[in-house]
Amino acid sequence: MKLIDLGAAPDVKTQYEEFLQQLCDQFEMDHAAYAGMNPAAGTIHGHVTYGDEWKTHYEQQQFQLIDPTLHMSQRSIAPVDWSRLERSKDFQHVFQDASDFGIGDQGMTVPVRGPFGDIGLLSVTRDCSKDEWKKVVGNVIGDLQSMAVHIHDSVMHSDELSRILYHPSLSSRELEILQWVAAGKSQQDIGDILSISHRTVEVHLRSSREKLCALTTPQAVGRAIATGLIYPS
Amino acid sequence: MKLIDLGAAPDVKTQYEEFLQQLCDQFEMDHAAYAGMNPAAGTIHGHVTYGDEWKTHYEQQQFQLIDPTLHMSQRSIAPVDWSRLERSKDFQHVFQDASDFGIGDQGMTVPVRGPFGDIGLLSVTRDCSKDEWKKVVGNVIGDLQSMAVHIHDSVMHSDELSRILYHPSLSSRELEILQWVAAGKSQQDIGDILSISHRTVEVHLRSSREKLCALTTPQAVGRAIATGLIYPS
DNA sequence: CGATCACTACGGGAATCCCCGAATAGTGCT
DNA sequence: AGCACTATTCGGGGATTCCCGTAGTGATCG
Repeated sequence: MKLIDLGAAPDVKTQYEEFLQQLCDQFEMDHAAYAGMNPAAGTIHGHVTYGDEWKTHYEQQQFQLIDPTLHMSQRSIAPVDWSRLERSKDFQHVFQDASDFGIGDQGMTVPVRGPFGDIGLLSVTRDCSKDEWKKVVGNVIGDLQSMAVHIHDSVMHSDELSRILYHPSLSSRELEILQWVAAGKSQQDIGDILSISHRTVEVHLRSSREKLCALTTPQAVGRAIATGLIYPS
Repeated sequence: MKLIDLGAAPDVKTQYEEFLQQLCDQFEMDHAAYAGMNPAAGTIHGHVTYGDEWKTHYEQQQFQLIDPTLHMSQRSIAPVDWSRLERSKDFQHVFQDASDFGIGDQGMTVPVRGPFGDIGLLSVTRDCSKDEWKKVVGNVIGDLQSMAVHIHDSVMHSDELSRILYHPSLSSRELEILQWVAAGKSQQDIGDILSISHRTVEVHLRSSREKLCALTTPQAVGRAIATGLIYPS
């Protein structure tokens, strides 16, 4: 299995899409799509082999907000076969439109996560019967997993600089206290743990809120976790 | 962190270790090991095919604190080949001892992450030459990736708290209110927005906290964002 | 059909958090 | 040295959140 060095590509965007196209050819898929979310930098990388019509329609309809394949795979560890998705209203909406644009309904999404809360989703589709799909997928599931990891690794490393630059600089004390807050401790508890006044704890918390541009502590914790500054517990 | 002793459930323990053993046989490896950490549930799961001598020595020496294979792969997206690890003092220490216990120095660790900050590390080793190792790994890297995902998925879903967190059932009102809280609104604000009493808002929040096993609202928001129930804003 | 449970809704009062002001110590720049 | 800036520490008091009790509605079940 050959892997293209995605980082060394002169035209990165084209290179990614060529990579996805080769992936389709190799694994007998109609289309492939990658969506990478980096909450730290507030960026989303998207690369697809779909036609421009579907891309435009998808964007105009804001399907990324309701797309069940994205929702479900964001919460899953294992790959998500689209046939197992709940037949919700959103599902009908997106898949009906996709079908109108000639996109087959057999597909799956492989989620990959990095250490900073970043998520990569590699989706592949093929227009065929259920039995044929099962057979094809069974043969390439492992390679797909590797491909997903490889793409996400590349994208995240190419975006590493922006991530670092975007990171707010919370002091060690602020991070320490925010981590305890996320762990469910009260300000008094934290003061006892760190052997300082609960008033001081509150000052650090206020400072953290300001740096994260958050109005409340829950919002600050949410942002800190989304950006990988602290870990959920 | 509580250490879950899967030995308490003989069938489960046997199941996982048998699985790892089969994995070794199938992929021509000497040993396989899985370590899974769920910071949310505060639990660690471990399964290995190593002999009892090495297991005991590893635990007594507290190698999990300095093991470079764990350290490096916790920060990586892609699999980490042990040959690329920095030759630090800790590396010498652990690998010298491992060698004394008859464990080959060719190996790699595949990291897998879930949406809740949980990490699974699947390591495999084989006593052979570098060239032979490269050849073997090249053939099975994709399948190893799938195996790692499969094990981590199984383990995380078998853990009670993890199961609760992975399959939360917040009511629509609870989600709605939690989303507003994550957006930095106060209970009074939310009450005004939804045209209900701020007391009622608090009840839904309390209910959300209970369902997410969170002690405080910031913790609940952190978990909800980490699980993708709501979105950071 | 009665019992039970989940969801939604409200209020009183205690506990906690948050805004204000204030002080000290370290760091970097002029 | 003087100045500006940040990190860290603390207390008072108002604002907010949290715990307890109560209650109506609808769904499920024996």
